[in-house]
Amino acid sequence: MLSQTTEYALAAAVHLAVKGGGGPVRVDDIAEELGVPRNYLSKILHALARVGVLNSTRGPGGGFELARDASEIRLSELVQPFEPALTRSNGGCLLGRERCGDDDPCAAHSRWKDVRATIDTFFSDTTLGDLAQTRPAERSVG
Amino acid sequence: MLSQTTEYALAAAVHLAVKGGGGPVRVDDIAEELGVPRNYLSKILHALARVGVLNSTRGPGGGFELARDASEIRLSELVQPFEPALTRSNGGCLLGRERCGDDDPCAAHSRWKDVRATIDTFFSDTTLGDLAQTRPAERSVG
DNA sequence: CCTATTTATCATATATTCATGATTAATACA
DNA sequence: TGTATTAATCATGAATATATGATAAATAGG
Repeated sequence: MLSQTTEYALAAAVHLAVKGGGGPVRVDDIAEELGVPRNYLSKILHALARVGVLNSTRGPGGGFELARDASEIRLSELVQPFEPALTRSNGGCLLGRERCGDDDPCAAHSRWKDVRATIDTFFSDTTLGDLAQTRPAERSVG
Repeated sequence: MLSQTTEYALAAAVHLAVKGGGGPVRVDDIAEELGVPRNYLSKILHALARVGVLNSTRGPGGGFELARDASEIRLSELVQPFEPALTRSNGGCLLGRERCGDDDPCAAHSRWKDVRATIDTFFSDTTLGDLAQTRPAERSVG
C-alpha cells in the first residue's frame, strides 16, 4: 500500500508521539525499537525534519523530537515527502493517465474518485495525536 | 498508488472490454493504443491469462480477449497478480507490521481499517463491465 | 510443408527502492 | 581544548520494478 519508507516514517512518528515528550530520542533507539535499519531511518527522519514536523539536535543528549504537539501533525504531512503520488493533480488515476479529472475522466474516474476522497480525508484529517491516543491495549507500534 | 504494472493491466483490460468483443486483439495494438512497452505488456497480459481472466491465442488472428463477460470480471482479479499486498492478512498495515488485526492492532488500525474496507470493497465489487459501461464521454482509457 | 503471424520466453539493461558501512560535522561537557 | 556523543552525509551494494531486443514456439492458411 505505502512504501516501506513511508511506513518507517509513520511508525517512527508514532513512536515519538507515544514514547517521546521528554526531549530528543536517538535514532539508534527508534531504529532498535522499530527494528528498522539505522542509517536508512536517519535519512527518513532527516527528511521529516526538513519539512518541519521534527526537530533534530546533534551531540550528546540529541536526537529527534516532534516539532509540534502530536495533535497538530497531520498524517498527510508525514506521508507527503515519500508519497508524492498521493497528492498528485490527477488524483492518482487508477489507469495511470497523466491527465484525469472530472473534465477529462478515465473509465474508472467517477467510481475511484470516491475511494480516493476517503483516502485523502483519512490522511488529512487524522493527526499523529489521534494515533498516539489510542488506548494502551492498542498502543503497540513496532 | 498502484504500481505501473497494475495500471497497465487495468488499462489493457478496460481496452479489451471496450474495444474488444470481435475476437482476439493483438498485443501490438493494445500497446500502441495505451502507449506502453510491447513486451512488458505481453508479460502482464500473459499473467492475466494464467489466472484465467484473459484468453490468449497464438498465430495469425491471435491475440488476447476477455475470458468471460466483462461484467463477471472483478477489478480485484485484475489487480491481485500484481499487488499481493492488497490482499494481505494484515490488511496492509499502515505502520508495516507483520501482524496487525483486531486482536493485535497497531496504533492506526482502528482508523485505517475503515479506509481499507472502502478500498477492498471497491476492488471486489467493481467489475470491468462497470468501467466499460461508463458513458461515451468518459470512455477514454489511454 | 512452408511461411507469415502472433504469443511466449530469454537475456539483458536501466531506474528506483531499500539497505549497510564508513566518514564527517556539530554539540555538550569536562 | 579535548573527547564522547550524536545526527548528517557519502560511497556502495542488493533487490526489485520497469523496460528493450532477440529468439523460440505455436498456429493459420496457402
